[in-house]
Amino acid sequence: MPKRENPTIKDVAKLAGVSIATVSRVLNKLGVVNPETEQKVQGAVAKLNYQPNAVARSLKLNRTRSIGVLLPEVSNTFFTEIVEQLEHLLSPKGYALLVCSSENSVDEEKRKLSFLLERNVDGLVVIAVSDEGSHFAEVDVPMVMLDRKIEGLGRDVIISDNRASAYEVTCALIDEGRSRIGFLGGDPHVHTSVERYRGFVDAIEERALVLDERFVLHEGMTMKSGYTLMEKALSFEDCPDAFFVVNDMVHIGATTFLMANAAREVRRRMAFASFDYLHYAPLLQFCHYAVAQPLEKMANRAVQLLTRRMEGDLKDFPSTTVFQPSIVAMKDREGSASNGTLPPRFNKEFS
Amino acid sequence: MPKRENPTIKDVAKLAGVSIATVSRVLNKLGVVNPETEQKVQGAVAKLNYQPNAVARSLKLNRTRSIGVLLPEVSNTFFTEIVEQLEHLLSPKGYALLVCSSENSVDEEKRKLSFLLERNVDGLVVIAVSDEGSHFAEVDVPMVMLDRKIEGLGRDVIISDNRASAYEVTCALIDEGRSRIGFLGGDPHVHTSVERYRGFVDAIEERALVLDERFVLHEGMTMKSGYTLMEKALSFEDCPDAFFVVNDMVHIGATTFLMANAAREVRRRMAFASFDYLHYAPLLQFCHYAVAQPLEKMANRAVQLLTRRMEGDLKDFPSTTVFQPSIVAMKDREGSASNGTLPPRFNKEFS
DNA sequence: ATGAATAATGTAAACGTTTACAACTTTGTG
DNA sequence: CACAAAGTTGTAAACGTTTACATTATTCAT
Repeated sequence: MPKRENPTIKDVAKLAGVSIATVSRVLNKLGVVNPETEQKVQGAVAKLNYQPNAVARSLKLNRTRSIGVLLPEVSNTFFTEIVEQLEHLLSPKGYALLVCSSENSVDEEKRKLSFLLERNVDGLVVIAVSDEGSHFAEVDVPMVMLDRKIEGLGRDVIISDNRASAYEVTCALIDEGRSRIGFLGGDPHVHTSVERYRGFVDAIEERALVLDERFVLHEGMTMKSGYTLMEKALSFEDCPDAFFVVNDMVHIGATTFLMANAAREVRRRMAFASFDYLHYAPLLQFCHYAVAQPLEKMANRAVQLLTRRMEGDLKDFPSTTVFQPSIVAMKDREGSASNGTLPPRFNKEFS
Repeated sequence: MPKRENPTIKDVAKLAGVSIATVSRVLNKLGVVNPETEQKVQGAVAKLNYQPNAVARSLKLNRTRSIGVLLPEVSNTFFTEIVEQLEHLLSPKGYALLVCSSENSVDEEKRKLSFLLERNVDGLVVIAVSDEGSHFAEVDVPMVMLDRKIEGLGRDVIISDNRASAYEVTCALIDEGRSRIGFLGGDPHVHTSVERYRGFVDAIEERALVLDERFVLHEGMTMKSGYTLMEKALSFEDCPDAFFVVNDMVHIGATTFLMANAAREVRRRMAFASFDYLHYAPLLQFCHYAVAQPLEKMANRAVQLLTRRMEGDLKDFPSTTVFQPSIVAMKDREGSASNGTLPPRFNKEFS
């Protein structure tokens, strides 16, 4: 389809026999117009199927009504649940979401950041790639950092209490009677990974358990990594029968390895506690405790802060909001899985 | 942060002691400029940290370099894998993605469509909510329909061969020796669901098996639906030990039910074949055969068609591209899961 | 030296809006 | 009836670019 010329406000004005100023006033309901004139204008608008040109308006008003969303990865359910919420909250307000992936690279993050700024986004929601975030310092539009905190950046931050929740689920494993617990972690430059490790250690120390270095394993936050780390752990005779797993992806990888390679006896006894409780959580058969982050609330808060800053009626210092996740007990699921243990959003429509 | 005034081309011109036309020429490498002048301009650009205003440029050029992406759901891995690809391909070309969710509602789809058109997107990638798509008829920008076809819309269409693949995996189940196979389906208004059902029936008929209506179950394409359909099927004494499952979501739901509620003997024998082979596929323990759609190729083709139409050098009639998915055999995974059976993108970084 | 051709730069209009201000019309008041 | 106030509409500038065209400066052949 060739790009047909759209009617402009001039066309409407001509057809209605008024000036463009009047048309604009009618459309924006600003100032007063004679009801009769309004009728004429509306008629012309309808006849021409006129839609105001958002670009021109943006230029004039210096406001694009678009929000940049910068994520490490697009195809990660944890992130996209957040994007979905953001979209749900912002689109009724007339905002469009410009979604950019930093592809887990700081360089790409920089590029995408300036790409978004060039496009004059009114605000930014950022899930940072790592703790290196100096490029965010000079951003001069309202911006909210979600899920991952970067130190020393004077910005609104919205996170979960990673440390406390990691502590809690580790304790839950201990309370189950597990005394040797391994750790399958992620990138030491990612805020969430670090905090969760701290929480894990908190629990181990508080309960005076030993922390066997052979089973404290760090790599990336990928499935691949979970797979190989689990393989490595299992290569030891005395592999623990419980692990704290830093997130979903590592969890899937580890579970995949176990399903395919571990002896029945090992599988029977294995217990995981981990972060994230997304739609495929019921499939994670070794998961006894999951940390469910309040994604809706977090997105809500992000939108609230962002819109208030954009409207300029929030001049306060940047705030840090820490949400308390809930812990989901999933053990003994055989024969007991009521809908109560199903993840949120279980009945959504899909492809 | 208050929105500080950005420097404009005028500021650059003044600082460099030239006219704005010259600055523009330098920036766009159009026409010829004296190397000396260019130096001055570049210097001024650097000193002011000038970035051209994309909105103004869009207005002048009547081209926004943004692509609208309209999906039924944002938080569905199948869709977001596609979005990720699109982003990866389009962002190097300078395009921004405006991601909109139609939230599985035709009305919302209409709203979001005109929202995107108002913003003068240069092109559209659409995964339609259902077969009712009259509102797409009058779209006057290049547009590609992905994954789901709508009849009678003169548009470029990119789909998988749903019918053939469904036929194939159903045959694979039959070849395994399964003679009674159930069907867990989705919405009859969704193209993919319908086509897959046809393929399933093709196989059943060709092999002269019987199609027991009690086990041909349709509902939504949700996990919830998979859960309840499986429950219903299992309530019969003579429930089949094999099912074709229309997609991932239904598959997860059904698996969840079985894991929690089915007798060991039932679980041991159960076999699924289904569409989609996404990152959590290894967790679907009853899955014997999965249809892996070539998402990268599909996204590639979409971008190719779209960009060529946008650049105007593709005036042909709309084309329909049908890709052949590959079939992944996943049975007997115990003890044999090499990385060969792991889904694509297994080693991606995540939260 | 002259004029034409070429190179380099500037001027100004245009893209489609919004809005301050001016201008005109109507109404109301004394 | 004059004049002010209120109501309604129009004019024109501005937002930050791009680009056709005009202008000026330079080079070169005659």
